[in-house]
Amino acid sequence: MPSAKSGSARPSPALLLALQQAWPELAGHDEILIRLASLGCGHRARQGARLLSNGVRNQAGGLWLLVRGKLSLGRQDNKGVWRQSRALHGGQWVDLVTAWTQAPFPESALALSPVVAHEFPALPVLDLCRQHPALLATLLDSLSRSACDALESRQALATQDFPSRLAEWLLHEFMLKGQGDCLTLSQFKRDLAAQLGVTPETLSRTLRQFHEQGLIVMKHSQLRFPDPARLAALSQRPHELRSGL
Amino acid sequence: MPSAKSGSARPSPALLLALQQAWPELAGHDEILIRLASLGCGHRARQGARLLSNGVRNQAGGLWLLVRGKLSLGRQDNKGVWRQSRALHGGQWVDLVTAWTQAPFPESALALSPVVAHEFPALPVLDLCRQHPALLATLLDSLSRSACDALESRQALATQDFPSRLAEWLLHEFMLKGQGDCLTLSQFKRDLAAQLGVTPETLSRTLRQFHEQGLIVMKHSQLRFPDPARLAALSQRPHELRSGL
DNA sequence: CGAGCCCTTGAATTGACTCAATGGCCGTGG
DNA sequence: CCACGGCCATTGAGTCAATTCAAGGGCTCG
Repeated sequence: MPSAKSGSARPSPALLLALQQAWPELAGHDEILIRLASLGCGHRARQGARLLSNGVRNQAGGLWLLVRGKLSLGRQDNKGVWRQSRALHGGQWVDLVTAWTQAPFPESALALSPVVAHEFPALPVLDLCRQHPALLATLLDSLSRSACDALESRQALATQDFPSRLAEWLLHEFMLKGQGDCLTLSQFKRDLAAQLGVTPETLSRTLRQFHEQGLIVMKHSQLRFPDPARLAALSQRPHELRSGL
Repeated sequence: MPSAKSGSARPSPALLLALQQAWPELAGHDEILIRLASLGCGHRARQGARLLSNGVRNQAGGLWLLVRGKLSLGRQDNKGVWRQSRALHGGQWVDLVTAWTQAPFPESALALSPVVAHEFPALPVLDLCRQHPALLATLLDSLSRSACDALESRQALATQDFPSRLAEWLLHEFMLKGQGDCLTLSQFKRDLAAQLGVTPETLSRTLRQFHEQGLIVMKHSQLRFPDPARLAALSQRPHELRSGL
């Protein structure tokens, strides 16, 4: 039950900042961002609260932007256990999708910390899009990207074994967030495992295998990649177990 | 290597029909459809040809509509075997996504029959969207829907066992295409299995289990559902094997 | 009639899971 | 300062769902 604040004439700097982070493509277009930020209303939620509920149609849903705090996207499985599919922090879109379609959003959002989110109503955003092609292009880009990501990860889940998927994820994450030759995991391994669709035990064992084969060097949540090429090969080809090498 | 025909002033009836099927939401708006249909160009491809290749960026890609023929969407796994993720027929969108983003389309399209497709270039479509809110709304709806579908199926793959997924798929398909109390499978079971992320053997065995438990009646590719409620329960809860019931 | 394809069935294998126990890290409070 | 509890991560042993491999049934078409 998040509380709502009505929209104000002068948008908050925090909201503007979050928008800039979420849509860096609109860097030059401050006017669009400011007009966007004056739409809709903010929501606050306590730690542990639900922002969206999968399946439930919140009528007249809009675009949800996470302004501050941490969110876990996922759903409860049939035993009631929370299964995270990814984690979000401030400056990322929570949901660009429910605004445009009747289809129920397939995931829920759980607040991992006190959270400030902003909801942009669909129709005014649509109007703004018609006036500003750059905004429309950015929106389409974001939507398409999320569709691609979901397809990609669905495909990977269906056809690749876990070592391959993990290798791929590690390299991808390293490209995005790596510092020098070192990658620091920003979440619990438990959550990473859920994201990749396995149990924490399996993740742990597979990381150890990689370590034993000299593919990674692991110290707590710090990872190094001495041999990215071999890791990349592994993400293509299924993982034949060559423990003695 | 599909051959291209340049766009003509008078759009072909087949193209218009396909557009109407793909976007039934635009039923009343013949003007939009006609203007849309006058954009872009048609492509023909022989059976066995590739229309899109995953990963490869076809520069300036547009929106691809399947006008006539059958397409298999999927990709080759690491052994070179084709793994279909879904099948398309005339009047369905092949790709609404690559036009808007740099992200590579995660799947390829393989022609299962001689195929006629139409490519709508991104920029003119964008212009048309700005003039016609209904078109924009429809486009956003389709994009959002495909993102939702992909997320949903990714989630199902990660968390539900196969009997649950199959039960859910059967019921869903029955809602969409069922005639009376009977559903006719429109594709090879082999392909259905691939779509659901299992081998044909597993699909066959699971269908037999359902049959033995009185959940379905199966005669070749004709299915009947004597007890939809129990099937629905199964799609929620994991499948405890009660063979003698 | 035989070849080819799709589907089914069985037996053996395996990748990932569950369950249970242990090890490390940290904050709290005696 | 150390003892304790709590939480996350790791490890091992046993289990199970789904796969692979191999063989056969049924259908269609030349």
